[in-house]
Amino acid sequence: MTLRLYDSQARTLRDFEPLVPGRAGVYVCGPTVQSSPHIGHLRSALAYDQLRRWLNHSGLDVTLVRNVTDIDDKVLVNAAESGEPWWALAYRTELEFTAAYNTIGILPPTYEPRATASIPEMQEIIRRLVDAGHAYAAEDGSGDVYFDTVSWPSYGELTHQKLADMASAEDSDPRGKHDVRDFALWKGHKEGEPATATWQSPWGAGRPGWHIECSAMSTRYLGTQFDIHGGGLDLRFPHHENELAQSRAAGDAFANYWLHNGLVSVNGQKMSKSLGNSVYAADLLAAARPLVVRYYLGSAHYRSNLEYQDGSLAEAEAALGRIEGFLDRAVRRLEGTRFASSTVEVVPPEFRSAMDDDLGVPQALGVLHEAVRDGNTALDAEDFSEAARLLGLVLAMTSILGINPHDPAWASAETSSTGTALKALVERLLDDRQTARKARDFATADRIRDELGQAGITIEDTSTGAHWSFDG
RNA sequence: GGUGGCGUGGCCGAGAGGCGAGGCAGCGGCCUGCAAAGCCGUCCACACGGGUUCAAAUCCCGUCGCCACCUCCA
Repeated sequence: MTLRLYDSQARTLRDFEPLVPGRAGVYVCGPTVQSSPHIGHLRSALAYDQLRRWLNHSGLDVTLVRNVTDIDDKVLVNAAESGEPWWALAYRTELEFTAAYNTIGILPPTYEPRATASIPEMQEIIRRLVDAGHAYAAEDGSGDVYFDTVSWPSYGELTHQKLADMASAEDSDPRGKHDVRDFALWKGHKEGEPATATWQSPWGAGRPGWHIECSAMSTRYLGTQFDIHGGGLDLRFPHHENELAQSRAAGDAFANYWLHNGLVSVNGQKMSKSLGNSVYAADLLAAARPLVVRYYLGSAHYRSNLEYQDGSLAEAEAALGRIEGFLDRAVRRLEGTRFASSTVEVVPPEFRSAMDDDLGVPQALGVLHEAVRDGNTALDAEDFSEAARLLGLVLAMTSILGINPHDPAWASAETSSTGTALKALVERLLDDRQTARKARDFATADRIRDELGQAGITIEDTSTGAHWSFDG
Protein backbone atom coordinates (compact mmCIF):
# COMPACT_ATOMS: atom_id res chain seq x y z
CA MET A 1 0.00 0.00 0.00
CA THR A 2 1.22 3.46 -0.77
CA LEU A 3 1.00 6.47 1.46
CA ARG A 4 -2.29 8.27 1.40
CA LEU A 5 -2.71 11.75 2.80
CA TYR A 6 -5.81 13.78 3.46
CA ASP A 7 -5.64 16.77 1.15
CA SER A 8 -7.73 19.45 2.75
CA GLN A 9 -8.24 21.25 -0.54
CA ALA A 10 -9.54 18.11 -2.29
CA ARG A 11 -11.23 17.10 0.98
CA THR A 12 -10.32 13.52 0.45
CA LEU A 13 -7.53 11.02 0.90
CA ARG A 14 -5.13 11.06 -2.04
CA ASP A 15 -2.29 8.72 -2.89
CA PHE A 16 0.91 10.61 -2.35
CA GLU A 17 2.78 10.91 -5.62
CA PRO A 18 5.85 13.08 -5.37
CA LEU A 19 6.67 15.46 -8.22
CA VAL A 20 10.14 13.96 -8.43
CA PRO A 21 10.22 10.25 -7.69
CA GLY A 22 12.12 9.54 -4.51
CA ARG A 23 11.90 13.08 -3.21
CA ALA A 24 9.44 15.14 -1.23
CA GLY A 25 9.38 18.90 -0.81
CA VAL A 26 7.44 19.99 2.25
CA TYR A 27 6.72 23.53 3.35
CA VAL A 28 5.28 24.09 6.81
CA CYS A 29 4.06 27.37 8.21
CA GLY A 30 6.18 28.07 11.23
CA PRO A 31 5.46 30.60 13.90
CA THR A 32 5.31 34.34 13.87
CA VAL A 33 7.93 34.92 16.53
CA GLN A 34 6.00 37.43 18.58
CA SER A 35 5.60 35.54 21.88
CA SER A 36 6.63 32.32 23.60
CA PRO A 37 5.80 28.95 22.09
CA HIS A 38 2.62 27.30 23.35
CA ILE A 39 1.23 23.79 23.23
CA GLY A 40 -0.38 24.40 19.84
CA HIS A 41 2.87 25.39 18.20
CA LEU A 42 4.53 22.25 19.50
CA ARG A 43 1.69 20.03 18.41
CA SER A 44 1.79 21.47 14.91
CA ALA A 45 5.55 21.19 14.52
CA LEU A 46 5.40 17.66 15.90
CA ALA A 47 2.75 16.60 13.38
CA TYR A 48 5.04 17.53 10.50
CA ASP A 49 8.00 15.97 12.26
CA GLN A 50 6.04 12.70 12.28
CA LEU A 51 5.22 13.18 8.60
CA ARG A 52 8.82 13.93 7.77
CA ARG A 53 10.09 10.89 9.65
CA TRP A 54 7.57 8.64 7.95
CA LEU A 55 8.32 9.99 4.46
CA ASN A 56 11.95 9.48 5.25
CA HIS A 57 11.39 5.95 6.46
CA SER A 58 9.43 5.28 3.29
CA GLY A 59 12.58 5.95 1.34
CA LEU A 60 11.99 9.53 0.27
CA ASP A 61 14.61 12.22 0.37
CA VAL A 62 12.70 14.91 2.23
CA THR A 63 13.36 18.62 2.04
CA LEU A 64 11.45 20.22 4.87
CA VAL A 65 11.25 23.98 5.01
CA ARG A 66 9.63 25.63 8.00
CA ASN A 67 9.69 29.40 8.01
CA VAL A 68 10.10 31.93 10.76
CA THR A 69 7.97 35.00 10.29
CA ASP A 70 10.09 37.60 12.02
CA ILE A 71 8.43 40.74 10.74
CA ASP A 72 4.76 41.34 11.30
CA ASP A 73 2.36 43.78 12.95
CA LYS A 74 2.35 41.75 16.15
CA VAL A 75 6.11 41.64 16.38
CA LEU A 76 6.22 45.41 16.13
CA VAL A 77 3.42 45.88 18.65
CA ASN A 78 4.86 43.45 21.20
CA ALA A 79 8.33 44.91 20.86
CA ALA A 80 6.97 48.39 21.43
CA GLU A 81 5.28 47.11 24.60
CA SER A 82 8.36 45.41 25.95
CA GLY A 83 10.55 48.32 24.98
CA GLU A 84 13.06 46.41 22.94
CA PRO A 85 13.92 46.48 19.24
CA TRP A 86 11.51 44.34 17.20
CA TRP A 87 14.40 42.29 15.84
CA ALA A 88 15.62 41.53 19.35
CA LEU A 89 12.17 40.29 20.33
CA ALA A 90 11.90 38.22 17.17
CA TYR A 91 15.28 36.61 17.62
CA ARG A 92 14.83 35.99 21.34
CA THR A 93 11.49 34.33 20.62
CA GLU A 94 12.90 32.31 17.74
CA LEU A 95 15.55 30.90 20.09
CA GLU A 96 12.82 29.92 22.52
CA PHE A 97 10.99 28.06 19.76
CA THR A 98 14.15 26.30 18.67
CA ALA A 99 14.92 25.23 22.21
CA ALA A 100 11.39 23.90 22.74
CA TYR A 101 11.42 22.01 19.43
CA ASN A 102 14.79 20.47 20.21
CA THR A 103 13.73 19.48 23.69
CA ILE A 104 10.87 17.33 22.47
CA GLY A 105 12.90 15.79 19.68
CA ILE A 106 11.51 17.66 16.70
CA LEU A 107 14.24 17.28 14.11
CA PRO A 108 15.53 20.53 12.68
CA PRO A 109 14.00 21.23 9.27
CA THR A 110 16.26 21.10 6.24
CA TYR A 111 16.12 24.86 6.34
CA GLU A 112 14.41 27.48 8.44
CA PRO A 113 14.26 30.71 6.49
CA ARG A 114 13.38 34.04 8.08
CA ALA A 115 10.93 36.28 6.31
CA THR A 116 13.26 39.26 6.53
CA ALA A 117 15.81 37.39 4.42
CA SER A 118 13.46 37.04 1.45
CA ILE A 119 12.20 40.59 0.92
CA PRO A 120 13.46 40.78 -2.70
CA GLU A 121 11.68 37.52 -3.55
CA MET A 122 8.45 38.88 -2.07
CA GLN A 123 8.76 42.07 -4.07
CA GLU A 124 9.33 40.03 -7.19
CA ILE A 125 6.03 38.19 -6.71
CA ILE A 126 4.23 41.43 -5.98
CA ARG A 127 5.68 42.96 -9.16
CA ARG A 128 4.41 40.02 -11.21
CA LEU A 129 0.99 40.37 -9.62
CA VAL A 130 0.83 44.08 -10.37
CA ASP A 131 1.95 43.44 -13.95
CA ALA A 132 -0.69 40.76 -14.38
CA GLY A 133 -3.42 43.04 -13.07
CA HIS A 134 -4.01 41.04 -9.88
CA ALA A 135 -2.59 43.63 -7.51
CA TYR A 136 -2.66 47.39 -7.26
CA ALA A 137 -0.96 50.13 -5.33
CA ALA A 138 -3.44 52.01 -3.16
CA GLU A 139 -4.29 55.45 -4.48
CA ASP A 140 -4.34 57.04 -1.04
CA GLY A 141 -0.60 57.63 -0.94
CA SER A 142 -0.16 55.08 1.84
CA GLY A 143 2.30 52.98 -0.15
CA ASP A 144 0.15 49.90 0.46
CA VAL A 145 -0.19 47.30 -2.27
CA TYR A 146 -3.22 45.02 -2.26
CA PHE A 147 -4.13 41.76 -3.89
CA ASP A 148 -7.19 42.28 -6.07
CA THR A 149 -9.43 39.39 -5.03
CA VAL A 150 -12.15 40.24 -7.54
CA SER A 151 -9.64 39.93 -10.39
CA TRP A 152 -8.86 36.34 -9.44
CA PRO A 153 -11.90 34.11 -10.14
CA SER A 154 -10.38 31.14 -8.33
CA TYR A 155 -10.19 33.05 -5.06
CA GLY A 156 -11.66 30.80 -2.37
CA GLU A 157 -10.62 27.54 -4.07
CA LEU A 158 -8.73 26.25 -1.04
CA THR A 159 -11.55 26.58 1.46
CA HIS A 160 -14.37 26.32 -1.08
CA GLN A 161 -15.87 29.65 -0.29
CA LYS A 162 -17.44 32.10 -2.67
CA LEU A 163 -16.29 35.66 -2.41
CA ALA A 164 -19.89 36.81 -2.30
CA ASP A 165 -20.71 34.61 0.68
CA MET A 166 -17.90 35.79 2.85
CA ALA A 167 -18.86 37.92 5.76
CA SER A 168 -17.96 41.45 4.91
CA ALA A 169 -15.37 42.65 7.34
CA GLU A 170 -17.11 45.90 8.07
CA ASP A 171 -15.12 46.54 11.18
CA SER A 172 -11.87 46.55 9.29
CA ASP A 173 -10.54 49.78 7.91
CA PRO A 174 -10.82 49.55 4.12
CA ARG A 175 -8.17 52.26 3.67
CA GLY A 176 -7.17 52.20 0.03
CA LYS A 177 -8.73 48.84 -0.81
CA HIS A 178 -10.94 48.39 -3.86
CA ASP A 179 -12.78 45.67 -2.00
CA VAL A 180 -12.87 44.85 1.71
CA ARG A 181 -11.67 41.32 0.98
CA ASP A 182 -8.49 42.49 -0.71
CA PHE A 183 -5.46 41.84 1.42
CA ALA A 184 -2.17 43.63 1.81
CA LEU A 185 0.87 42.38 -0.09
CA TRP A 186 2.96 45.34 0.94
CA LYS A 187 2.39 47.80 3.76
CA GLY A 188 3.65 51.33 3.27
CA HIS A 189 5.78 52.77 6.03
CA LYS A 190 3.78 54.58 8.67
CA GLU A 191 4.83 57.37 10.94
CA GLY A 192 6.43 55.98 14.09
CA GLU A 193 7.39 52.61 12.67
CA PRO A 194 11.07 51.79 13.10
CA ALA A 195 13.38 52.44 10.19
CA THR A 196 14.88 48.99 10.72
CA ALA A 197 11.49 47.51 9.80
CA THR A 198 11.36 49.36 6.53
CA TRP A 199 12.55 48.21 3.11
CA GLN A 200 12.68 50.10 -0.16
CA SER A 201 10.32 48.92 -2.87
CA PRO A 202 9.00 50.06 -6.24
CA TRP A 203 5.83 51.15 -4.40
CA GLY A 204 7.62 53.07 -1.73
CA ALA A 205 9.30 52.23 1.54
CA GLY A 206 7.47 49.72 3.68
CA ARG A 207 7.30 46.13 4.84
CA PRO A 208 5.67 42.93 3.62
CA GLY A 209 2.06 41.96 4.30
CA TRP A 210 1.37 38.84 6.30
CA HIS A 211 0.89 36.17 3.61
CA ILE A 212 3.46 37.01 0.98
CA GLU A 213 6.46 35.66 2.90
CA CYS A 214 5.24 32.08 2.65
CA SER A 215 4.70 32.30 -1.09
CA ALA A 216 8.17 33.75 -1.50
CA MET A 217 10.02 31.34 0.77
CA SER A 218 8.26 28.16 -0.32
CA THR A 219 8.99 28.79 -4.00
CA ARG A 220 12.48 30.07 -3.31
CA TYR A 221 13.54 26.88 -1.57
CA LEU A 222 11.20 24.26 -3.02
CA GLY A 223 10.35 25.58 -6.46
CA THR A 224 7.27 27.13 -8.05
CA GLN A 225 5.54 23.79 -7.60
CA PHE A 226 6.18 21.54 -4.62
CA ASP A 227 4.65 18.53 -2.94
CA ILE A 228 3.15 19.37 0.41
CA HIS A 229 2.13 22.51 2.23
CA GLY A 230 1.21 22.12 5.87
CA GLY A 231 0.05 24.24 8.75
CA GLY A 232 -2.51 24.62 11.49
CA LEU A 233 -6.21 24.37 10.71
CA ASP A 234 -6.63 27.96 11.76
CA LEU A 235 -4.35 29.03 8.93
CA ARG A 236 -6.54 27.66 6.15
CA PHE A 237 -8.31 30.95 5.90
CA PRO A 238 -7.22 33.58 5.28
CA HIS A 239 -3.52 32.76 5.36
CA HIS A 240 -3.33 29.73 3.09
CA GLU A 241 -6.15 30.86 0.86
CA ASN A 242 -4.27 34.07 0.25
CA GLU A 243 -0.95 32.34 -0.26
CA LEU A 244 -2.54 30.11 -2.86
CA ALA A 245 -4.26 33.03 -4.60
CA GLN A 246 -1.18 35.22 -4.83
CA SER A 247 1.11 32.41 -5.97
CA ARG A 248 -1.29 31.08 -8.56
CA ALA A 249 -2.17 34.53 -9.81
CA ALA A 250 1.55 35.19 -10.17
CA GLY A 251 1.79 32.13 -12.39
CA ASP A 252 3.15 29.51 -10.00
CA ALA A 253 1.54 26.09 -9.65
CA PHE A 254 2.29 26.03 -5.91
CA ALA A 255 1.48 23.15 -3.51
CA ASN A 256 0.21 19.78 -4.70
CA TYR A 257 -1.16 18.66 -1.34
CA TRP A 258 -2.50 20.74 1.52
CA LEU A 259 -2.28 19.30 5.02
CA HIS A 260 -3.82 20.88 8.08
CA ASN A 261 -3.28 19.77 11.64
CA GLY A 262 -5.97 20.00 14.29
CA LEU A 263 -5.83 22.47 17.13
CA VAL A 264 -5.40 21.99 20.85
CA SER A 265 -8.18 22.80 23.27
CA VAL A 266 -7.66 23.23 26.97
CA ASN A 267 -10.27 21.78 29.33
CA GLY A 268 -12.82 21.86 26.54
CA GLN A 269 -12.19 25.43 25.52
CA LYS A 270 -10.34 27.01 22.69
CA MET A 271 -7.02 28.26 23.93
CA SER A 272 -6.79 32.00 23.65
CA LYS A 273 -5.10 34.88 25.31
CA SER A 274 -8.38 36.53 26.20
CA LEU A 275 -9.53 33.44 28.10
CA GLY A 276 -6.20 33.31 29.88
CA ASN A 277 -6.00 29.56 29.44
CA SER A 278 -2.89 29.36 27.31
CA VAL A 279 -0.60 26.44 28.02
CA TYR A 280 2.95 27.27 27.11
CA ALA A 281 5.76 24.95 26.15
CA ALA A 282 7.44 25.90 29.40
CA ASP A 283 4.35 24.79 31.37
CA LEU A 284 4.35 21.38 29.72
CA LEU A 285 8.05 20.86 30.16
CA ALA A 286 7.82 21.83 33.80
CA ALA A 287 5.10 19.23 34.30
CA ALA A 288 6.62 16.22 32.56
CA ARG A 289 9.70 14.82 30.93
CA PRO A 290 10.27 15.95 27.34
CA LEU A 291 9.70 12.42 26.07
CA VAL A 292 6.33 12.31 27.84
CA VAL A 293 5.38 15.67 26.34
CA ARG A 294 6.24 14.35 22.90
CA TYR A 295 4.30 11.12 23.45
CA TYR A 296 1.26 13.03 24.62
CA LEU A 297 1.25 15.63 21.84
CA GLY A 298 1.76 12.96 19.22
CA SER A 299 -0.70 10.39 20.51
CA ALA A 300 -3.84 11.74 18.86
CA HIS A 301 -4.28 11.77 15.08
CA TYR A 302 -2.76 14.91 13.61
CA ARG A 303 -6.10 16.07 12.17
CA SER A 304 -8.04 15.58 15.41
CA ASN A 305 -8.62 18.21 17.97
CA LEU A 306 -6.32 17.42 20.88
CA GLU A 307 -7.80 17.98 24.29
CA TYR A 308 -5.41 18.98 27.02
CA GLN A 309 -6.65 18.59 30.55
CA ASP A 310 -5.44 17.78 34.01
CA GLY A 311 -4.04 14.30 34.01
CA SER A 312 -3.26 14.17 30.29
CA LEU A 313 0.46 14.10 30.91
CA ALA A 314 0.13 11.55 33.71
CA GLU A 315 -1.69 9.21 31.32
CA ALA A 316 1.00 9.67 28.71
CA GLU A 317 3.61 8.99 31.35
CA ALA A 318 1.88 5.73 32.28
CA ALA A 319 1.49 4.59 28.69
CA LEU A 320 5.07 5.42 27.89
CA GLY A 321 6.15 3.72 31.10
CA ARG A 322 4.82 0.44 29.74
CA ILE A 323 6.99 0.78 26.67
CA GLU A 324 10.02 1.78 28.70
CA GLY A 325 9.39 -1.02 31.16
CA PHE A 326 9.43 -3.62 28.42
CA LEU A 327 12.50 -2.19 26.72
CA ASP A 328 14.48 -2.06 29.96
CA ARG A 329 13.35 -5.51 30.95
CA ALA A 330 14.09 -7.02 27.55
CA VAL A 331 17.53 -5.48 27.27
CA ARG A 332 18.40 -6.66 30.78
CA ARG A 333 17.19 -10.22 30.21
CA LEU A 334 18.80 -10.59 26.82
CA GLU A 335 22.10 -9.13 27.96
CA GLY A 336 24.81 -11.73 27.73
CA THR A 337 22.63 -14.23 25.84
CA ARG A 338 23.07 -15.11 22.21
CA PHE A 339 19.89 -13.14 21.49
CA ALA A 340 21.38 -9.87 22.64
CA SER A 341 22.80 -9.06 19.23
CA SER A 342 20.08 -10.74 17.20
CA THR A 343 17.70 -7.80 17.51
CA VAL A 344 16.58 -6.73 14.07
CA GLU A 345 14.74 -3.46 13.85
CA VAL A 346 11.88 -4.07 11.50
CA VAL A 347 8.46 -2.51 11.24
CA PRO A 348 5.40 -4.78 11.34
CA PRO A 349 3.08 -4.58 8.33
CA GLU A 350 0.14 -3.43 10.48
CA PHE A 351 2.21 -0.49 11.68
CA ARG A 352 3.19 0.34 8.13
CA SER A 353 -0.36 0.27 6.82
CA ALA A 354 -1.57 2.37 9.75
CA MET A 355 1.05 5.01 9.03
CA ASP A 356 0.44 4.84 5.28
CA ASP A 357 -3.20 5.62 5.94
CA ASP A 358 -2.85 9.35 6.49
CA LEU A 359 -0.36 8.89 9.33
CA GLY A 360 -2.56 6.72 11.55
CA VAL A 361 -0.37 7.24 14.57
CA PRO A 362 -3.06 6.22 17.10
CA GLN A 363 -3.50 2.84 15.38
CA ALA A 364 0.25 2.55 15.03
CA LEU A 365 0.51 3.05 18.78
CA GLY A 366 -2.02 0.27 19.21
CA VAL A 367 0.28 -2.03 17.21
CA LEU A 368 3.19 -0.85 19.33
CA HIS A 369 1.43 -1.58 22.61
CA GLU A 370 0.41 -5.01 21.42
CA ALA A 371 4.04 -5.77 20.62
CA VAL A 372 4.96 -4.59 24.12
CA ARG A 373 2.40 -6.91 25.69
CA ASP A 374 3.49 -9.86 23.55
CA GLY A 375 7.09 -9.05 24.37
CA ASN A 376 6.38 -9.08 28.10
CA THR A 377 4.59 -12.39 27.68
CA ALA A 378 7.60 -13.81 25.86
CA LEU A 379 9.89 -12.62 28.65
CA ASP A 380 7.61 -14.18 31.25
CA ALA A 381 7.83 -17.45 29.32
CA GLU A 382 11.61 -17.06 28.94
CA ASP A 383 11.15 -17.27 25.18
CA PHE A 384 14.17 -15.11 24.40
CA SER A 385 14.07 -15.61 20.67
CA GLU A 386 10.56 -14.23 20.53
CA ALA A 387 11.41 -11.50 23.03
CA ALA A 388 14.35 -10.39 20.90
CA ARG A 389 12.14 -10.29 17.81
CA LEU A 390 9.54 -8.15 19.60
CA LEU A 391 12.24 -5.94 21.05
CA GLY A 392 13.33 -5.23 17.50
CA LEU A 393 9.78 -4.34 16.50
CA VAL A 394 9.32 -2.01 19.45
CA LEU A 395 12.64 -0.28 18.84
CA ALA A 396 11.84 0.19 15.16
CA MET A 397 8.37 1.58 15.79
CA THR A 398 9.38 3.91 18.59
CA SER A 399 12.33 5.17 16.56
CA ILE A 400 10.11 6.10 13.64
CA LEU A 401 7.70 7.89 15.94
CA GLY A 402 10.57 9.66 17.63
CA ILE A 403 9.74 8.17 21.02
CA ASN A 404 12.45 5.55 21.43
CA PRO A 405 13.42 5.95 25.10
CA HIS A 406 16.86 4.53 24.35
CA ASP A 407 17.57 7.20 21.77
CA PRO A 408 20.55 9.26 22.98
CA ALA A 409 18.44 12.36 22.41
CA TRP A 410 16.55 11.58 25.63
CA ALA A 411 19.57 10.67 27.69
CA SER A 412 20.01 12.69 30.81
CA ALA A 413 23.38 13.39 32.32
CA GLU A 414 23.35 10.37 34.58
CA THR A 415 26.63 8.87 33.55
CA SER A 416 28.25 11.64 35.53
CA SER A 417 30.19 11.12 38.73
CA THR A 418 27.05 11.68 40.80
CA GLY A 419 25.34 8.97 38.83
CA THR A 420 28.20 6.58 39.40
CA ALA A 421 28.23 7.33 43.10
CA LEU A 422 24.48 6.89 43.37
CA LYS A 423 24.64 3.58 41.56
CA ALA A 424 27.27 2.27 43.96
CA LEU A 425 25.25 3.34 47.00
CA VAL A 426 21.96 1.95 45.78
CA GLU A 427 23.54 -1.35 44.83
CA ARG A 428 25.14 -1.58 48.23
CA LEU A 429 21.71 -1.10 49.84
CA LEU A 430 20.18 -3.68 47.51
CA ASP A 431 22.85 -6.15 48.56
CA ASP A 432 21.94 -5.55 52.19
CA ARG A 433 18.29 -6.01 51.35
CA GLN A 434 19.02 -9.24 49.53
CA THR A 435 20.97 -10.55 52.51
CA ALA A 436 18.07 -9.68 54.81
CA ARG A 437 15.59 -11.38 52.47
CA LYS A 438 17.69 -14.54 52.40
CA ALA A 439 17.63 -14.50 56.19
CA ARG A 440 13.85 -13.93 55.99
CA ASP A 441 14.34 -10.69 57.87
CA PHE A 442 11.60 -8.97 55.91
CA ALA A 443 11.33 -6.05 58.30
CA THR A 444 14.84 -4.97 57.40
CA ALA A 445 14.34 -5.72 53.71
CA ASP A 446 11.15 -3.68 53.57
CA ARG A 447 12.71 -0.84 55.52
CA ILE A 448 15.44 -0.55 52.88
CA ARG A 449 12.86 -0.64 50.10
CA ASP A 450 10.78 2.02 51.85
CA GLU A 451 13.80 4.26 52.36
CA LEU A 452 14.75 4.00 48.71
CA GLY A 453 11.13 4.66 47.82
CA GLN A 454 11.16 7.86 49.81
CA ALA A 455 14.24 8.90 47.89
CA GLY A 456 12.25 8.41 44.67
CA ILE A 457 13.65 5.03 43.75
CA THR A 458 11.44 2.06 42.86
CA ILE A 459 12.56 -1.52 43.41
CA GLU A 460 11.42 -4.38 41.23
CA ASP A 461 12.40 -7.91 42.10
CA THR A 462 13.03 -10.00 39.03
CA SER A 463 14.20 -13.54 38.47
CA THR A 464 17.68 -12.19 37.83
CA GLY A 465 17.82 -9.93 40.87
CA ALA A 466 16.49 -6.60 42.01
CA HIS A 467 16.22 -3.77 39.53
CA TRP A 468 16.01 -0.15 40.56
CA SER A 469 14.82 2.93 38.71
CA PHE A 470 13.61 6.39 39.44
CA ASP A 471 9.88 6.85 40.03
CA GLY A 472 7.63 8.06 37.28
C1' G B 1 -25.59 34.38 6.48
C1' G B 2 -21.33 31.19 4.31
C1' U B 3 -17.67 26.92 4.83
C1' G B 4 -16.26 22.72 7.52
C1' G B 5 -15.80 19.34 11.72
C1' C B 6 -17.45 16.59 15.94
C1' G B 7 -20.78 13.58 19.54
C1' U B 8 -17.61 6.20 21.00
C1' G B 9 -17.43 2.72 27.73
C1' G B 10 -15.59 6.16 34.39
C1' C B 11 -11.56 9.06 31.33
C1' C B 12 -8.31 9.69 26.87
C1' G B 13 -8.56 7.98 22.04
C1' A B 14 -8.84 4.83 17.08
C1' G B 15 -12.18 2.58 13.71
C1' A B 16 -16.13 3.58 9.39
C1' G B 17 -21.40 -2.27 7.04
C1' G B 18 -20.06 -8.44 9.78
C1' C B 19 -13.99 -11.44 14.06
C1' G B 20 -14.48 -6.64 21.48
C1' A B 21 -7.89 -1.07 18.46
C1' G B 22 -4.91 0.67 22.21
C1' G B 23 -3.84 3.38 26.73
C1' C B 24 -5.36 5.21 31.73
C1' A B 25 -8.43 4.30 36.01
C1' G B 26 -11.45 0.32 38.65
C1' C B 27 -12.51 -4.81 40.05
C1' G B 28 -11.09 -10.26 40.33
C1' G B 29 -7.08 -13.71 39.68
C1' C B 30 -1.87 -15.62 38.68
C1' C B 31 3.09 -14.45 40.22
C1' U B 32 5.59 -12.43 44.95
C1' G B 33 7.59 -13.44 51.93
C1' C B 34 4.72 -8.74 51.07
C1' A B 35 5.13 -5.37 47.23
C1' A B 36 6.52 -3.45 42.43
C1' A B 37 6.66 -4.90 37.46
C1' G B 38 4.41 -8.36 34.26
C1' C B 39 0.46 -11.66 32.60
C1' C B 40 -4.82 -13.38 32.42
C1' G B 41 -9.89 -12.20 33.13
C1' U B 42 -13.65 -8.42 33.91
C1' C B 43 -16.02 -3.61 32.88
C1' C B 44 -19.15 -5.93 25.88
C1' A B 45 -19.42 1.55 24.31
C1' C B 46 -20.71 4.31 19.85
C1' A B 47 -25.90 11.65 21.14
C1' C B 48 -31.39 10.71 20.10
C1' G B 49 -35.56 9.02 16.72
C1' G B 50 -36.74 6.61 12.31
C1' G B 51 -35.20 3.93 7.78
C1' U B 52 -32.13 0.60 4.33
C1' U B 53 -29.82 -4.39 5.08
C1' C B 54 -29.42 -11.25 6.51
C1' A B 55 -26.24 -7.76 9.42
C1' A B 56 -25.53 -0.54 11.19
C1' A B 57 -21.14 2.69 15.87
C1' U B 58 -20.29 2.65 10.44
C1' C B 59 -25.01 3.95 5.01
C1' C B 60 -29.76 7.22 4.40
C1' C B 61 -33.45 10.81 6.56
C1' G B 62 -34.68 13.75 10.65
C1' U B 63 -33.71 15.84 15.64
C1' C B 64 -30.66 17.61 19.58
C1' G B 65 -25.99 19.23 21.42
C1' C B 66 -20.89 20.99 20.88
C1' C B 67 -16.85 23.20 18.12
C1' A B 68 -13.73 25.69 14.32
C1' C B 69 -12.94 29.31 10.33
C1' C B 70 -15.14 33.76 7.58
C1' U B 71 -8.74 38.96 7.33
C1' C B 72 -4.61 38.25 15.01
C1' C B 73 -3.95 32.72 15.36
C1' A B 74 -0.12 26.48 15.27
